[in-house]
Amino acid sequence: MDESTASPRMNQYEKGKHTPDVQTLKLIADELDVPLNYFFCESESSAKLACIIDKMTEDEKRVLLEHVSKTKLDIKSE
Amino acid sequence: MDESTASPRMNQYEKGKHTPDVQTLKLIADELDVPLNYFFCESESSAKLACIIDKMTEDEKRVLLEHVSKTKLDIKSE
DNA sequence: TTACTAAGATACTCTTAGCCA
DNA sequence: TGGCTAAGAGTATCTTAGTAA
Repeated sequence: MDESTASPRMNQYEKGKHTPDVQTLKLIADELDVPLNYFFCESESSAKLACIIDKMTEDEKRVLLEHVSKTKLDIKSE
Repeated sequence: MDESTASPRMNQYEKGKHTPDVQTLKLIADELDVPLNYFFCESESSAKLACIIDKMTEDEKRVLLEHVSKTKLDIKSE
């Protein structure tokens, strides 16, 4: 992002005057070291999970996916 | 979304001519029964996890968060 | 009918300039 | 200085009208 315009733009986003497009959000996400989907999580816990998942390897994510799928089934069968 | 304009708009999104804003994406997400952040996940496994997490209760998410936090620590300590 | 596209109308953001604390 | 805002310039999407399959 061009530094000469970053300040007004960030202010406009924060104050709700304008909304950044996805490309801009990606720059901000990278800067904050969070995944892009972090901004679209609807709960604090989902957002935290998104951050952790983002840092996982594909293998770790696959294992977790199996784990939560089983958990879901267990809950349903109870 | 207004039905009279939905068809051209969806086509323009699919063909990459235009990109929908977040408000529109939310409507599409609700229609597809996926969370909004689904569209911004950078891997298939993250996207699947996002869907499952979205359907969890706050308690379930909290438990999962503790679980993955521990897992992370275990991996680091190994 | 359904899928798709062009192009003008419309509405948005970005940049500049500048104010306020 | 740093935070913030107004307003025009610039650029995007939305709607209409219409073509193709």
